[in-house]
Amino acid sequence: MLSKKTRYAFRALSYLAENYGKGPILICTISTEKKIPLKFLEGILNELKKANLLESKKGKGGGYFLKISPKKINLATVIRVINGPIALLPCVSLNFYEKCEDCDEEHCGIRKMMTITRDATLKILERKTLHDIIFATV
Amino acid sequence: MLSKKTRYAFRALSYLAENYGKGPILICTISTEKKIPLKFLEGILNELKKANLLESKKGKGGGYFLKISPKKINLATVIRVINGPIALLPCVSLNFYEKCEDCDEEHCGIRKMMTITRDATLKILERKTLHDIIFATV
DNA sequence: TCAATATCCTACCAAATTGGTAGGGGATAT
DNA sequence: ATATCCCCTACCAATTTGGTAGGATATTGA
Repeated sequence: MLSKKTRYAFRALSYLAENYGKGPILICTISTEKKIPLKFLEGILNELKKANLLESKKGKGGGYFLKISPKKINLATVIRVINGPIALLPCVSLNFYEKCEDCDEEHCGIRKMMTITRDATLKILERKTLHDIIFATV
Repeated sequence: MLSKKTRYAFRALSYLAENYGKGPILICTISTEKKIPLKFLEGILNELKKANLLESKKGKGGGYFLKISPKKINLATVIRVINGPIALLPCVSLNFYEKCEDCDEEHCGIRKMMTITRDATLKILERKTLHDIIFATV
Protein backbone atom coordinates (compact mmCIF):
# COMPACT_ATOMS: atom_id res chain seq x y z
CA MET A 1 0.00 0.00 0.00
CA LEU A 2 1.10 3.53 -0.72
CA SER A 3 1.38 5.79 2.31
CA LYS A 4 -0.95 8.75 2.76
CA LYS A 5 2.07 10.91 2.10
CA THR A 6 2.50 9.35 -1.33
CA ARG A 7 -1.16 9.92 -2.13
CA TYR A 8 -0.72 13.56 -1.15
CA ALA A 9 2.32 13.72 -3.42
CA PHE A 10 0.32 12.42 -6.37
CA ARG A 11 -2.48 14.86 -5.77
CA ALA A 12 -0.09 17.79 -5.48
CA LEU A 13 1.78 16.70 -8.60
CA SER A 14 -1.46 16.34 -10.54
CA TYR A 15 -2.35 19.88 -9.62
CA LEU A 16 1.06 21.14 -10.71
CA ALA A 17 0.76 19.12 -13.91
CA GLU A 18 -2.59 20.72 -14.69
CA ASN A 19 -0.94 24.10 -14.24
CA TYR A 20 2.26 23.24 -16.07
CA GLY A 21 3.77 26.26 -17.78
CA LYS A 22 1.77 28.78 -15.78
CA GLY A 23 4.60 29.76 -13.45
CA PRO A 24 5.08 29.13 -9.71
CA ILE A 25 2.17 27.89 -7.60
CA LEU A 26 1.99 28.61 -3.87
CA ILE A 27 2.17 25.72 -1.41
CA CYS A 28 -0.89 27.12 0.32
CA THR A 29 -2.84 27.15 -2.93
CA ILE A 30 -2.14 23.46 -3.45
CA SER A 31 -2.86 22.84 0.21
CA THR A 32 -6.35 24.39 0.16
CA GLU A 33 -7.17 23.27 -3.37
CA LYS A 34 -6.22 19.64 -2.79
CA LYS A 35 -6.99 19.53 0.95
CA ILE A 36 -3.51 18.58 2.10
CA PRO A 37 -2.19 19.72 5.53
CA LEU A 38 0.01 22.75 4.76
CA LYS A 39 3.13 21.99 6.76
CA PHE A 40 3.06 18.35 5.79
CA LEU A 41 2.80 19.32 2.14
CA GLU A 42 5.78 21.64 2.54
CA GLY A 43 7.98 18.67 3.32
CA ILE A 44 6.61 16.58 0.48
CA LEU A 45 7.21 19.27 -2.15
CA ASN A 46 10.69 19.79 -0.80
CA GLU A 47 11.50 16.11 -1.20
CA LEU A 48 10.17 16.15 -4.74
CA LYS A 49 12.36 19.14 -5.43
CA LYS A 50 15.44 17.38 -4.10
CA ALA A 51 14.57 14.49 -6.41
CA ASN A 52 14.67 16.95 -9.31
CA LEU A 53 11.01 16.67 -10.20
CA LEU A 54 10.11 20.16 -9.00
CA GLU A 55 11.65 23.59 -9.08
CA SER A 56 10.95 26.32 -6.54
CA LYS A 57 11.19 30.07 -6.32
CA LYS A 58 11.40 31.99 -3.07
CA GLY A 59 9.98 35.39 -2.18
CA LYS A 60 7.02 37.25 -3.64
CA GLY A 61 5.65 35.64 -6.76
CA GLY A 62 7.37 32.41 -5.76
CA GLY A 63 6.09 28.89 -5.37
CA TYR A 64 6.58 25.45 -6.89
CA PHE A 65 6.36 24.21 -10.45
CA LEU A 66 7.25 21.08 -12.42
CA LYS A 67 10.83 21.03 -13.59
CA ILE A 68 10.05 18.80 -16.58
CA SER A 69 6.98 17.99 -18.65
CA PRO A 70 4.18 15.91 -17.06
CA LYS A 71 4.76 13.42 -19.86
CA LYS A 72 8.27 12.78 -18.60
CA ILE A 73 7.43 12.12 -14.95
CA ASN A 74 6.40 8.50 -14.54
CA LEU A 75 4.60 7.02 -11.57
CA ALA A 76 7.40 4.66 -10.57
CA THR A 77 9.73 7.59 -10.04
CA VAL A 78 7.29 9.39 -7.77
CA ILE A 79 6.60 6.27 -5.72
CA ARG A 80 10.31 5.57 -5.29
CA VAL A 81 10.99 9.10 -4.08
CA ILE A 82 8.19 9.32 -1.54
CA ASN A 83 7.16 5.76 -0.76
CA GLY A 84 10.28 3.71 -1.35
CA PRO A 85 10.72 0.34 -3.08
CA ILE A 86 8.19 -0.95 -5.60
CA ALA A 87 9.22 -4.60 -5.42
CA LEU A 88 7.56 -6.77 -2.78
CA LEU A 89 10.86 -7.97 -1.32
CA PRO A 90 14.13 -6.10 -0.66
CA CYS A 91 16.12 -8.83 -2.42
CA VAL A 92 14.11 -8.18 -5.58
CA SER A 93 14.29 -4.40 -5.59
CA LEU A 94 16.22 -2.66 -8.35
CA ASN A 95 16.65 0.65 -6.53
CA PHE A 96 16.58 -0.44 -2.88
CA TYR A 97 18.22 -3.83 -3.06
CA GLU A 98 19.13 -5.62 0.16
CA LYS A 99 20.52 -9.11 0.42
CA CYS A 100 18.44 -11.85 2.00
CA GLU A 101 19.90 -13.46 5.07
CA ASP A 102 19.66 -17.27 5.07
CA CYS A 103 18.58 -17.66 1.48
CA ASP A 104 20.34 -18.67 -1.67
CA GLU A 105 18.97 -16.04 -4.03
CA GLU A 106 19.98 -17.94 -7.11
CA HIS A 107 17.69 -20.84 -6.25
CA CYS A 108 14.98 -19.12 -4.23
CA GLY A 109 11.54 -19.81 -5.67
CA ILE A 110 9.86 -17.01 -3.74
CA ARG A 111 12.37 -14.57 -5.16
CA LYS A 112 11.72 -15.78 -8.70
CA MET A 113 7.98 -15.25 -8.35
CA MET A 114 8.46 -11.81 -6.84
CA THR A 115 10.80 -10.84 -9.64
CA ILE A 116 8.15 -11.71 -12.22
CA THR A 117 5.61 -9.72 -10.21
CA ARG A 118 7.91 -6.72 -9.99
CA ASP A 119 8.48 -6.72 -13.73
CA ALA A 120 4.76 -6.78 -14.44
CA THR A 121 4.14 -3.92 -12.00
CA LEU A 122 7.02 -1.81 -13.28
CA LYS A 123 5.94 -2.25 -16.86
CA ILE A 124 2.85 -0.23 -15.98
CA LEU A 125 4.25 2.22 -13.44
CA GLU A 126 7.21 3.22 -15.57
CA ARG A 127 5.09 3.74 -18.66
CA LYS A 128 2.31 5.78 -17.05
CA THR A 129 2.99 9.44 -16.30
CA LEU A 130 1.45 12.48 -14.63
CA HIS A 131 0.05 13.33 -18.05
CA ASP A 132 -1.87 10.04 -18.09
CA ILE A 133 -3.27 10.81 -14.65
CA ILE A 134 -4.70 14.18 -15.58
CA PHE A 135 -6.02 13.08 -18.95
CA ALA A 136 -7.66 9.97 -17.59
CA THR A 137 -9.68 12.30 -15.38
CA VAL A 138 -12.32 13.04 -18.01
CA MET B 1 6.72 -4.32 0.63
CA LEU B 2 5.72 -7.58 2.22
CA SER B 3 6.20 -7.74 5.98
CA LYS B 4 8.74 -10.08 7.53
CA LYS B 5 5.79 -12.05 8.81
CA THR B 6 4.60 -12.64 5.25
CA ARG B 7 8.04 -13.78 4.19
CA TYR B 8 8.04 -16.21 7.11
CA ALA B 9 4.63 -17.43 5.98
CA PHE B 10 5.92 -18.12 2.48
CA ARG B 11 8.93 -19.98 3.78
CA ALA B 12 6.82 -22.07 6.12
CA LEU B 13 4.30 -22.82 3.38
CA SER B 14 7.06 -23.79 0.96
CA TYR B 15 8.34 -26.27 3.52
CA LEU B 16 4.86 -27.70 4.01
CA ALA B 17 4.40 -27.83 0.25
CA GLU B 18 7.61 -29.80 -0.15
CA ASN B 19 6.31 -32.24 2.43
CA TYR B 20 2.77 -32.36 1.11
CA GLY B 21 1.13 -35.74 1.73
CA LYS B 22 3.65 -36.80 4.36
CA GLY B 23 1.41 -36.15 7.36
CA PRO B 24 1.63 -33.51 10.10
CA ILE B 25 4.83 -31.49 10.51
CA LEU B 26 5.82 -30.01 13.88
CA ILE B 27 5.94 -26.23 14.29
CA CYS B 28 9.36 -26.61 15.84
CA THR B 29 10.63 -28.57 12.84
CA ILE B 30 9.59 -25.76 10.50
CA SER B 31 11.00 -23.25 12.96
CA THR B 32 14.48 -24.76 13.08
CA GLU B 33 14.52 -25.86 9.45
CA LYS B 34 13.46 -22.47 8.09
CA LYS B 35 14.96 -20.34 10.88
CA ILE B 36 11.75 -18.72 11.98
CA PRO B 37 11.20 -17.67 15.64
CA LEU B 38 9.09 -20.46 17.16
CA LYS B 39 6.41 -18.52 18.97
CA PHE B 40 6.05 -16.07 16.12
CA LEU B 41 5.63 -18.93 13.68
CA GLU B 42 2.93 -20.43 15.88
CA GLY B 43 0.74 -17.42 15.30
CA ILE B 44 1.39 -17.36 11.57
CA LEU B 45 0.45 -21.01 11.08
CA ASN B 46 -2.65 -20.48 13.15
CA GLU B 47 -3.77 -17.62 10.92
CA LEU B 48 -3.15 -19.70 7.82
CA LYS B 49 -5.25 -22.42 9.37
CA LYS B 50 -8.12 -20.05 10.06
CA ALA B 51 -7.90 -19.00 6.43
CA ASN B 52 -8.41 -22.65 5.48
CA LEU B 53 -5.03 -23.13 3.89
CA LEU B 54 -3.70 -25.40 6.63
CA GLU B 55 -5.01 -28.20 8.78
CA SER B 56 -3.66 -29.09 12.21
CA LYS B 57 -3.61 -32.08 14.49
CA LYS B 58 -3.14 -31.81 18.24
CA GLY B 59 -1.33 -34.13 20.64
CA LYS B 60 1.45 -36.61 20.00
CA GLY B 61 2.12 -37.16 16.30
CA GLY B 62 0.39 -33.89 15.58
CA GLY B 63 1.48 -30.84 13.63
CA TYR B 64 0.51 -28.81 10.60
CA PHE B 65 -0.07 -29.77 6.97
CA LEU B 66 -1.52 -28.25 3.82
CA LYS B 67 -5.26 -28.65 3.56
CA ILE B 68 -5.22 -28.53 -0.24
CA SER B 69 -2.68 -29.20 -2.97
CA PRO B 70 0.25 -26.75 -3.41
CA LYS B 71 -1.03 -26.23 -6.94
CA LYS B 72 -4.24 -24.78 -5.59
CA ILE B 73 -2.75 -22.25 -3.20
CA ASN B 74 -1.89 -19.09 -5.10
CA LEU B 75 0.37 -16.31 -3.86
CA ALA B 76 -2.30 -13.63 -3.84
CA THR B 77 -4.32 -15.63 -1.32
CA VAL B 78 -1.36 -15.98 1.04
CA ILE B 79 -0.48 -12.29 0.81
CA ARG B 80 -4.05 -11.25 1.50
CA VAL B 81 -4.27 -13.46 4.59
CA ILE B 82 -1.01 -12.39 6.21
CA ASN B 83 -0.06 -9.08 4.64
CA GLY B 84 -3.36 -7.50 3.63
CA PRO B 85 -4.34 -5.68 0.43
CA ILE B 86 -2.45 -6.18 -2.82
CA ALA B 87 -3.65 -2.98 -4.52
CA LEU B 88 -1.64 0.18 -3.94
CA LEU B 89 -4.65 2.18 -2.77
CA PRO B 90 -7.60 1.20 -0.55
CA CYS B 91 -10.06 2.60 -3.11
CA VAL B 92 -8.69 0.17 -5.69
CA SER B 93 -8.63 -2.95 -3.54
CA LEU B 94 -10.97 -5.81 -4.40
CA ASN B 95 -10.83 -7.50 -1.00
CA PHE B 96 -10.09 -4.57 1.32
CA TYR B 97 -11.95 -1.76 -0.42
CA GLU B 98 -12.29 1.58 1.37
CA LYS B 99 -13.83 4.67 -0.10
CA CYS B 100 -11.64 7.70 -0.77
CA GLU B 101 -12.54 10.84 1.09
CA ASP B 102 -12.54 13.97 -1.08
CA CYS B 103 -12.24 12.24 -4.41
CA ASP B 104 -14.67 11.42 -7.15
CA GLU B 105 -13.62 7.84 -7.85
CA GLU B 106 -15.35 7.77 -11.20
CA HIS B 107 -13.12 10.52 -12.58
CA CYS B 108 -9.95 10.05 -10.54
CA GLY B 109 -6.92 9.58 -12.77
CA ILE B 110 -4.72 8.25 -9.99
CA ARG B 111 -7.30 5.61 -9.27
CA LYS B 112 -7.44 4.57 -12.94
CA MET B 113 -3.68 4.10 -13.09
CA MET B 114 -3.63 2.14 -9.84
CA THR B 115 -6.42 -0.10 -11.10
CA ILE B 116 -4.39 -0.98 -14.18
CA THR B 117 -1.38 -1.66 -11.94
CA ARG B 118 -3.41 -3.86 -9.63
CA ASP B 119 -4.69 -5.93 -12.53
CA ALA B 120 -1.20 -6.50 -13.87
CA THR B 121 0.04 -7.54 -10.43
CA LEU B 122 -2.88 -9.82 -9.70
CA LYS B 123 -2.56 -11.52 -13.05
CA ILE B 124 0.76 -12.90 -11.82
CA LEU B 125 0.06 -13.41 -8.13
CA GLU B 126 -3.21 -15.25 -8.71
CA ARG B 127 -1.71 -17.52 -11.31
CA LYS B 128 1.43 -18.49 -9.45
CA THR B 129 1.16 -21.06 -6.66
CA LEU B 130 3.18 -22.73 -3.92
CA HIS B 131 3.91 -25.43 -6.47
CA ASP B 132 5.58 -22.84 -8.71
CA ILE B 133 7.68 -21.65 -5.78
CA ILE B 134 9.10 -25.05 -4.93
CA PHE B 135 9.68 -26.11 -8.52
CA ALA B 136 11.38 -22.86 -9.46
CA THR B 137 13.92 -23.71 -6.78
CA VAL B 138 15.98 -25.97 -9.02
C1' DT C 1 17.49 49.41 2.52
C1' DC C 2 13.62 47.52 4.67
C1' DA C 3 9.60 45.02 5.00
C1' DA C 4 6.70 41.59 3.10
C1' DT C 5 6.53 37.16 1.06
C1' DA C 6 7.51 32.35 0.62
C1' DT C 7 10.39 28.52 0.76
C1' DC C 8 13.57 25.80 3.79
C1' DC C 9 15.22 23.52 8.00
C1' DT C 10 15.17 21.39 12.57
C1' DA C 11 12.91 19.55 16.25
C1' DC C 12 9.23 17.54 18.36
C1' DC C 13 5.02 14.52 19.12
C1' DA C 14 1.11 10.94 19.33
C1' DA C 15 -0.72 6.99 17.35
C1' DA C 16 -0.31 2.88 14.79
C1' DT C 17 2.29 -0.99 13.09
C1' DT C 18 5.86 -4.50 13.27
C1' DG C 19 8.34 -8.08 15.15
C1' DG C 20 8.68 -10.25 18.59
C1' DT C 21 8.35 -12.74 23.92
C1' DA C 22 5.96 -15.07 28.01
C1' DG C 23 3.10 -18.23 29.93
C1' DG C 24 -0.35 -21.00 30.49
C1' DG C 25 -4.84 -23.71 28.65
C1' DG C 26 -6.83 -27.47 26.18
C1' DA C 27 -6.96 -31.44 23.06
C1' DT C 28 -5.14 -36.01 21.92
C1' DA C 29 -2.51 -40.30 21.27
C1' DT C 30 -0.26 -43.86 23.71
C1' DA D 1 -2.41 -40.51 33.29
C1' DT D 2 0.80 -38.12 31.08
C1' DA D 3 3.68 -36.40 27.68
C1' DT D 4 3.04 -34.01 23.54
C1' DC D 5 1.63 -30.41 20.82
C1' DC D 6 -1.54 -26.85 19.17
C1' DC D 7 -4.08 -22.67 20.85
C1' DC D 8 -4.96 -18.25 23.20
C1' DT D 9 -4.20 -13.90 25.61
C1' DA D 10 -1.37 -10.46 27.12
C1' DC D 11 2.51 -7.78 26.94
C1' DC D 12 6.60 -5.16 25.03
C1' DA D 13 10.26 -2.37 22.45
C1' DA D 14 11.48 -0.36 18.23
C1' DT D 15 10.16 1.73 14.05
C1' DT D 16 7.16 4.13 10.93
C1' DT D 17 3.48 7.29 9.90
C1' DG D 18 1.18 11.47 9.91
C1' DG D 19 1.39 15.42 11.62
C1' DT D 20 2.63 20.31 14.26
C1' DA D 21 5.63 24.39 15.76
C1' DG D 22 8.76 27.84 15.07
C1' DG D 23 12.11 30.10 13.23
C1' DA D 24 16.05 30.77 9.44
C1' DT D 25 16.92 32.11 4.88
C1' DA D 26 16.27 33.90 0.29
C1' DT D 27 13.86 37.11 -2.94
C1' DT D 28 11.23 40.93 -4.55
C1' DG D 29 9.49 45.42 -4.81
C1' DA D 30 8.51 49.92 -2.77
